[in-house]
Amino acid sequence: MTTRAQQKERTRQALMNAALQQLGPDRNFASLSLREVAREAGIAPTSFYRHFNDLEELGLALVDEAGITLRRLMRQARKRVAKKGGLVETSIDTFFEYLNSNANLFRLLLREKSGVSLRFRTAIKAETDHFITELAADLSRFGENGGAPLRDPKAVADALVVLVFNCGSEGLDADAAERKQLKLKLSSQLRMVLRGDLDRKRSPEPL
Amino acid sequence: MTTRAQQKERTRQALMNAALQQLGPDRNFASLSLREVAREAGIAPTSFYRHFNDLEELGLALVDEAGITLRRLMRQARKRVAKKGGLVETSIDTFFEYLNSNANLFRLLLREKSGVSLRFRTAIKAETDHFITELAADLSRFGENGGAPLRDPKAVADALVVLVFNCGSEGLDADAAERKQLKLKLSSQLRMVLRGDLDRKRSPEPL
DNA sequence: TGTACATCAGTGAACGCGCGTTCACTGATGTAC
DNA sequence: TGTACATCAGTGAACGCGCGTTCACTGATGTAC
Repeated sequence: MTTRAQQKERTRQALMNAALQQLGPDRNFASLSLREVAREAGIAPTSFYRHFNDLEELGLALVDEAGITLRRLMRQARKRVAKKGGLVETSIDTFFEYLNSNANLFRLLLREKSGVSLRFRTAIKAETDHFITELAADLSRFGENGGAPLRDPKAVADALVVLVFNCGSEGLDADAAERKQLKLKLSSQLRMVLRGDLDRKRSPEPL
Repeated sequence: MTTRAQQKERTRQALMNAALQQLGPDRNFASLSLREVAREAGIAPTSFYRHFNDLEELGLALVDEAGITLRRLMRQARKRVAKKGGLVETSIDTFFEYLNSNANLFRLLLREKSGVSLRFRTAIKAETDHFITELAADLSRFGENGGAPLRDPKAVADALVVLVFNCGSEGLDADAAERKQLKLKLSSQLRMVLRGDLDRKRSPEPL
């Protein structure tokens, strides 16, 4: 790689980091301005166009990055569960660690999932669907390797992800004590879903 | 009520309706402008201040309204379930009807739940907590009246609401066929949660 | 290796735009007597 | 009922601001010979 290309890549990263850093609790992606991001990255506003056509394009690059970190998260959780067991607890712990070190990336996914831009919504939907499919496969495999088999791994995976993400959303604002409560609640809810799908008896009531 | 006060109230409503109408799939609350809302309501921008200190205050009034319609929804669902039975199916149908006639109000709740303004997040959290508490009480009552009792009605109610709201979020963008699929998935997931909490046996695997 | 030319990331001035907010005002509605 | 005064929802001009985008440019890096 030539020097010029390296420098360009560095500036591109600086722009993405600048945008990401601004996405705190009080800042939407939509509330960012091109000038602000460029300023934060240390370049002139006009130079932004050497790297992205507009802010949305930068945002989609961030969503890609978020997808990559999510998949990394899942591999990590899988390894840990294989080593230490405790599917639910270990997964939750891994997820909360992720939340600590990637708060703004997760915030981006969470908010733009129901956000203003159709391209964002579509990209994020694709990422989470991908994630859910992988998780469903994992759950099936887990069932085959000695656990009880699941009836509907896809619906289970979907429910688990929804509950985990929602809990993550509440966890972003929470302090340590509240997080502990959230983890307990989440753990109990994930077990409900897994148990509810496992159980083959009819429920005693026409729900 | 005097004529002047009536007129003021009418204008206030016009402002709230104007804001609500703009909250389509492509518009955040944060993306609204005071001038735009005033224009849509047919008054001068400066007149806005006769009714609200800023847009956020108007938004919080809308959140209040959303809370009221949510509670109305729940009463309606309760009645229908009492008459026709089918707790899960009837509730889902009722919710989707609500979604059709209050799409933008629901969008507001959904988006600002993890949005930019702390006051919004707090207000919406309060509304949903209220909703969850009522649902938990309903579920307990349902258990006492012949159904199997739930172990943890609050966690169950929380999980149910999270799943329903998330499904609603996907349903906003969906066409009729996709909605049918969503309803089926949701129904299966709600049953998992209920069944998972009901079951008193230990799960066959250390989850 | 040296030279002449091409590329292209980054620049700075300039533009028109819609924004939120202030201000002194108007004139219909409401009230006191 | 009539009159004089108070209230106050709505107005229109004006302000300064940060925005996204255009344009012709600079000058270091890269390349062809």
